[in-house]
Amino acid sequence: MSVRARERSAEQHETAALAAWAEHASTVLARAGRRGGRARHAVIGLLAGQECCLTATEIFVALRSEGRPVGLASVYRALERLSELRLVQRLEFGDAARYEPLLPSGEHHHHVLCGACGKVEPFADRHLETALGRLRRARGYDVAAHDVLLRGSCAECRV
Amino acid sequence: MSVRARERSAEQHETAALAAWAEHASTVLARAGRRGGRARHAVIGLLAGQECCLTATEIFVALRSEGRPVGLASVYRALERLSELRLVQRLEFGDAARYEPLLPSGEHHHHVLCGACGKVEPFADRHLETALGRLRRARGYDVAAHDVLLRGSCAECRV
DNA sequence: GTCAGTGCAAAGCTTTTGCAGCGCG
DNA sequence: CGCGCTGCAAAAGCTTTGCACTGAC
Repeated sequence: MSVRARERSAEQHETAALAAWAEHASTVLARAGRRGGRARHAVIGLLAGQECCLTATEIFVALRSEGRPVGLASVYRALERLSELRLVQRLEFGDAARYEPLLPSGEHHHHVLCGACGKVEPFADRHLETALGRLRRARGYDVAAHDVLLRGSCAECRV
Repeated sequence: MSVRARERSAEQHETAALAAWAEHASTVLARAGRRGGRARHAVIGLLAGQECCLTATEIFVALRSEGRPVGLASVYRALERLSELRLVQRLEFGDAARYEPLLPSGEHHHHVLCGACGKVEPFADRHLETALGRLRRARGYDVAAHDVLLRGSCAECRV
């Protein structure tokens, strides 16, 4: 299998996982006694089509431009509910918080941020996960999650 | 050497490094054509006595209660200047940004955050640094720095 | 019918900026 | 004695909250 084919396969796997996530999210919400709602449904739909994290404003603008008239406050409220139920991961870097689907499989990635253009991209690394896995009891804490952010300059900005 | 003695030794090493950092900071600032100023001097003095990161407001309150009448805006401006010259590290988690001295030796630590009480503590791990060191070219980026945050519950909150 | 969800507007926070005066070099 | 530094107050984001209304179950 070529590198390109392997990447394509990984992308398809990702897409399928996200579709499953949207369904999973609806189920968990219903089980938590939450009613369906236009805005929250729209947010879930948008996140399920997204490779990486988005800010609340980006979500708001994207939905508006798709012709879904949601309020910014509703986007924040939807993201808050989804975070509470561990359906989305809230990331804090830069000026605004970013949100992305949290897959029930535990499968996850971390992020690289370009200091010049502000672009954020995902990456995954097995060795890093192994090292993080050994830190479950660091400092006497019960470690439930970890965030890693690499800062640098992307290929385009470096030219 | 006992574990306790080794910890004490590490603390002394840390304290010495921070005293050296304060001096280093003054030198770098002077070399950059910056004049001395009451507020910035106070911020440097406070950070040099600090084990881990503080928010701008925490620094502001601490200095005021020490009888050093600084303005909050000056604290932010001092931290901005120090960040620009890579003398302090700005960390973004929780609601407010946190700042801590950036040692010229490159020696550094990461953080564990207790989701229940909001406490932040430093930790260092050799295996983690090794794994991060291998990611200097991740995704085609020139990686200049990395932040790691572990989230969990501390020993006291877990009881 | 009840009560969660929604949109808008207003409020709350952290952080930045404008401005006049101070004081370091 | 110029210009960087400072404090205060005002402004500028991002995020949350109050409120009346809508609509899902």
